Amino acid sequence: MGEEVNLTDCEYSGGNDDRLLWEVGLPDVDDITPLTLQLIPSELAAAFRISPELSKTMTDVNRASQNTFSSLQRWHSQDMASMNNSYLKPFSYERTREEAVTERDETDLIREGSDQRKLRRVESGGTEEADSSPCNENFADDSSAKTPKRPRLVWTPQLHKRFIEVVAHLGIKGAVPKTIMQLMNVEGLTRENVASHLQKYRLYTKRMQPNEGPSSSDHLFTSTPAAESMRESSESGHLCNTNGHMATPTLMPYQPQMVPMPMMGIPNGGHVGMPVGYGGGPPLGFHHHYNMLQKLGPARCHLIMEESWQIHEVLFSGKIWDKFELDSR
DNA sequence: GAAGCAATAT
DNA sequence: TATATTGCTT
Repeated sequence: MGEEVNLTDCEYSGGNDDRLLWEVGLPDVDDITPLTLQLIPSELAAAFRISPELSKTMTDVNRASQNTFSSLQRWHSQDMASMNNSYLKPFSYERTREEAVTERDETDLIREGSDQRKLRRVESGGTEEADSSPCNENFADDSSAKTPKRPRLVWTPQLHKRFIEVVAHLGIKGAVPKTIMQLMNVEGLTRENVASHLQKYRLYTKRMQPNEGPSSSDHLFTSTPAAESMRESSESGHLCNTNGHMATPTLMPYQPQMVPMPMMGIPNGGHVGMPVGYGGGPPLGFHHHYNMLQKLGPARCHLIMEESWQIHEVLFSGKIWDKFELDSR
């Protein structure tokens, strides 16, 4: 596929030059293998006993593209919705990239925290005999009603951002797991998840007390607004302003390097000083990206998106999506 | 029951 | 290394 990306070649050069890394790193339209093409020759597949791929028709490709489009659009609108400072709007962390990779039964993700704890106790206490086998550690056998172990939560930038917002909003006194969980309003998020994250977060803020710099493991929380506000509040003792209300959380963008995400040289995901995935206007190189997507068409765009997370970022941050959707109809 | 914390497990 | 779990105290 395309040339190996050289990071040093791809840094944003500033000024009016809107060439961005991913333009350099992306293959040309002609370099892209159509999805309709079989990637493994039949001889090779036979030699390695690989069951032959079902050949994809254009219908398959188009369907897959549409699925990707619609899921991305859903995802995009969720991100946009979460931008509106609405703590109470539902937010599905399941739709993150990590979740797409480790996606499991969604019904398992919406158990309430206390239920999960009860369930865990049942699993470890009430059915000890069944659990004595390591094979049963994570998954129940088909005959029982037990559900698979809940997949580990990944604190994505979006999720962490919401956590930060809520904690900053609640202040140091009110920021307790249950309240945070409720205000975050994230489907599937448990009190335990929040408590664990909060515990770690507090350790970080403690370490960030004066005279103590962050340790090497603190990158997750570095420069978060809540870290600032927690520090300030712990110094001043409260987060209330003079009229007795909670101080408005300073929703400063947190640094995207908190959670490693490949940005391929696009500064902060395309916007200096903006969080990953949130746009403050067309990103640099917008028109070129847009034209390129138009040239590619949905099928090929789909292929790229399967392989390039960075393009997701560009699409979202640049709000290219809506325009592209309209024009491609 | 919930929170907070430390230790430990995964 | 990040997150979950556990056990204990408050």
